[in-house]
Amino acid sequence: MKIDKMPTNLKATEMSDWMQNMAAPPLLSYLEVGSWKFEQKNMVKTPTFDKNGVKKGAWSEDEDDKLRAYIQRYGHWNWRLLPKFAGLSRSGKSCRLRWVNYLRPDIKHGNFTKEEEDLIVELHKKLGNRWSEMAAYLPGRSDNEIKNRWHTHLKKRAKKDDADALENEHIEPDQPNNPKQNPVHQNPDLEFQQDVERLILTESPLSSSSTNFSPTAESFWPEPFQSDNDSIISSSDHNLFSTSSDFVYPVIPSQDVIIGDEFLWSSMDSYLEYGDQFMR
DNA sequence: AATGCAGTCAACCGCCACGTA
DNA sequence: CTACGTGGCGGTTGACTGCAT
Repeated sequence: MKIDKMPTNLKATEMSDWMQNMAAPPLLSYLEVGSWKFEQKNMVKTPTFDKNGVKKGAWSEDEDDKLRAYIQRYGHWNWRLLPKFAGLSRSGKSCRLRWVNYLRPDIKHGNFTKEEEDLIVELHKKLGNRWSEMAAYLPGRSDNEIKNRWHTHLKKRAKKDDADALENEHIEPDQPNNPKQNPVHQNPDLEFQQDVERLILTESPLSSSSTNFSPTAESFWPEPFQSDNDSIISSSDHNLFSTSSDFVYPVIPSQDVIIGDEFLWSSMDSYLEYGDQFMR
C-alpha cells in the first residue's frame, strides 16, 4: 500500500507504531509513505538516486520481482545491460549482487547450523578470507553471508577456541591431536581435507548433496547459474520485442539462444536498434 | 521513556583478473 | 603488447534491532 502523507501530529516513536500497525499482517505486507517504506517487521529507508539516475540502497519487493522474473526467463547474459531490459534503474553490479546473495533460487535463508559454522571455522583456518572459495563448500550460502557470519559471530568463537586449544595443549600434551604425535597432522592439506569431509559427511543436513564430495568448488557445487541458462529458451513469440506489465525484453529466436556470441550480438543489435523506443 | 552502544546484515565501493579486439 | 569491458572478490559502510542503563 502507498500513501502520500502520514499523520502530522505524531512523535517519531508513535509514528513508527502507527506504521507498524498499518502494515501489520494480514492486512498489508508493506506501507510506503514518502521516502520511507515500512514492512511487516522492519523499516527500510527507501533508496536514493545518484546523479546518473541509478538507484541505490535497499531493494523493493517490486524490484526483486522484476529481477527474478527476468533472470528466470532470460538468464543473465550481460549484467551491465540487464537492468535496462528488466526495467530496473539499478547498476548491473547491484543487480548481480542482489541475485547472487538473495534472489537466487538455491540460496538458503535463515540461521546457520552448528555444522555449517564448524565448517566455516575450519575453512577459515585453511583458506583465510577467501570467502567465495568457502562458499563453494556451503551450498546455498553466499560468500557475503559467510563473510558476515564470520565477522559478526565466528571470529570471536575461533579466537576463543584457539585460546582454549592452547591452554589444553599445556595441560594435556599427549592428546591424539597433538601434531607431534599424530602423523596426519604432519600433512596439513590431508588434515584439512579430512576435517572438511568429516564435518560434511556426518549428521550435517548438507550430507545428502555431498555423496561424491570432493573439496573443489567445481565438483561440489555445480555452476550456480547453469539452470538459468537452461531456462532461457522459452519464448515462441516472433516479435522482436515483447512487453509484460513490468519489464521490456528482447524476444530471442530459439536458434539465437543464450550461450555464446550469437545470442549476445543478436540481442545487442536488437536492443540498439529498437530498444530505446520500448524503454520507459 | 529516552539514550547509548554493540551486534547484525544488506548493499556499496574499489580493485583485480580475465577475455577479447 | 595494450586498452578496454566485464564479472567477481573482499573490505567497508550504514541502517536497523535489541538490549542495557
